[in-house]
This record gives sequence, structure tokens and C-alpha cells, in this order.
Amino acid sequence: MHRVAASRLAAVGQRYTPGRRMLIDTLQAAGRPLTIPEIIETTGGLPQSSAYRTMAVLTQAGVVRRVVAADEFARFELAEDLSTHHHHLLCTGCGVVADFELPSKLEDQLEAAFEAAATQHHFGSVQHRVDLVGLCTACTNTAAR
Amino acid sequence: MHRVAASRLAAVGQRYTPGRRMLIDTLQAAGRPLTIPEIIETTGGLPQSSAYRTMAVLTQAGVVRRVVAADEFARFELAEDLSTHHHHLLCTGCGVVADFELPSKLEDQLEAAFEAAATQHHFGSVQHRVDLVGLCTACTNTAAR
DNA sequence: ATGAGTGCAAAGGCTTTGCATTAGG
DNA sequence: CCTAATGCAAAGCCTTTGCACTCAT
Repeated sequence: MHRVAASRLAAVGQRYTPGRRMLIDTLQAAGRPLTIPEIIETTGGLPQSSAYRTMAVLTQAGVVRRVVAADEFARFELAEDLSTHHHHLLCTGCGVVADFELPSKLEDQLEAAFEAAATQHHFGSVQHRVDLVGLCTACTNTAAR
Repeated sequence: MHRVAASRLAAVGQRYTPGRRMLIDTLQAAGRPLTIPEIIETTGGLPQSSAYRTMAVLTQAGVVRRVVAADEFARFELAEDLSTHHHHLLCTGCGVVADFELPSKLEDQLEAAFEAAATQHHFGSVQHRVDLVGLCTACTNTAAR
């Protein structure tokens, strides 16, 4: 994985520094999209600007994907080809993000339908974003106050 | 439609004022999600705070849905039960949003799969968000500079 | 008259950026 | 050595909020 990351960074004229490598490890270890505050906490006090800047570089290099959750903070996760294709369950209450997958057959059908829609609307280089938005258990209970 | 809007606003203790009615008309006339700047321009100089505040009220009342596009601005559209169920094509270049629909059969299968995933993760009151992210024709050409 | 809605201006909060310092080729 | 990366601090930008005014009941 680090090999891929290094080559992708090189492809956009960026180095693979220890700091960047560490953040990639952090994301992989988390196994779910992390916010900048979470990243800072996990790494034990990384400066905000470094966190934002590194995520920007990694996103641009295609190593990391930026996930837009409900509102609040953006979240970052490893690019899909460095992990697995999956989707997100977003809690509108607390913002937590969980991963889930779809049956591969359904995934294939979706892909075909998306391809058709993109072609029809003259959109290129399309990725799909299939998320569920709702309330997690904790927030459901809270909302029932 | 205005009847529904009025009753939903009433349900959350809000009035259906001319200003709010006008913004709903604006959204319906647009037929696609609009940003606050677009709304201001379309209405000919509505104050920002009124635009944001009215959208917040309408969103809370379930008359309007907030669409999180690529980055940039949030966009607002009529709630699905006041228009039709559809999905979005988001351009990462210029932020423009187009609508598209999926075959109803596929939509049904998706719904079932989502229901299963939500149950498994103990998420409640789930809505799905199926979007395509890519580059529109104009931005594809621009990117090829 | 009384309370909600609106407008203006200022504040808030996530994110980005300028500049000096440090590390890497 | 010289360019790129990092850290700190300040600025930016979308959005929200305080306060006074207006309108509808």
C-alpha cells in the first residue's frame, strides 16, 4: 500500500514523507472515515494546518478520499482501491459514519445504470456515492426525549 | 403543493409567509438544487440572512432538502414528496448539479438492500443518497488544457 | 398591541494560506 | 545548497446569530 501511495504522490510531484506515511497508517488503522479533530487526537497533537494540508495533498494524489458527511466536519478515508469498495451510513445526529457493502450483483447493476445516466448527461470520469442517512441507535434514543 | 407546504410549516409552528412561498416557487421553477447565491440572484437581491434562514425553516419543516454537493456551497431543492424521487450528478469542477432517475426495478432492489444494511447497523429512519460525482462536459474540456 | 418574520451587520467555525523554519535530495 | 514540507498564526469564506424594525393577527 505504501508503494502505491508513494508512486501516486510522485505522480503529482509530491514526496512521501514520514508525516504523510503516518497519516495514511492512521487512516488505515481507523478503518472508517476520520475527521480532522479525530486525526489530530489520534496522532497526539498534529498541527491543524498540517492535518488539513496533508489530507489535501493525499486527496489530490488519489490516495485519500474526502467524505462529506451530514454537516459539521469533513471526513477522510483511504481511497477505495487501497481498501475496499463500500458505502456509508451517516448519522445526522452525531455525525458518526459506519461502512457497509452491497451485494455484488446489485452493485454491478447499479454500475451499469450509472454509466448510462452519466453518458446521457455527458458527464465524464464518474464515481458513485451511495450513502444512507439516518440516525444511529444512540441518537434515535436521544431524539425520543 | 402550497397546501402541503403550509401544513408542514404549521406543524412545526411556522407561518407560510409570502417570502417563504416565493422561495418555494423559485425552487420549483429551477427544477434543480440551487445555491444561496443562486437563490439571491434569482429573487433579485433577497438578503443573505433571509435566504439562509428561510431555507433552514423550510428544511426543518420537511418542505426543502439540503443537498451537499462537492465542496463550495450547499444547495437546496424541494423535498422529494413535493417533486419526484431522483438522484444527482455532481460536477466536481464547477459544482453544477443535474438530476437523473434510476429504473424503478433497480430502485426497489436498492431500497431492500438499504433496509437490510440499516437494520444490521441499527440505524433508524434512513434515507438514501445516491449520487454520481464527475465532470460535466464543460469542465472535462477545461481540464484537458 | 403582541409576537413572528425580516433585514442589516457582526460574529462563529471549519478550512485555507502567508511566512519563517526545518528537513530532504 | 535549494527546493519542498512543516508549524504557527492570521486570514477567508460560508453560514449563523443578535438586535431593531415591520407586518400580520
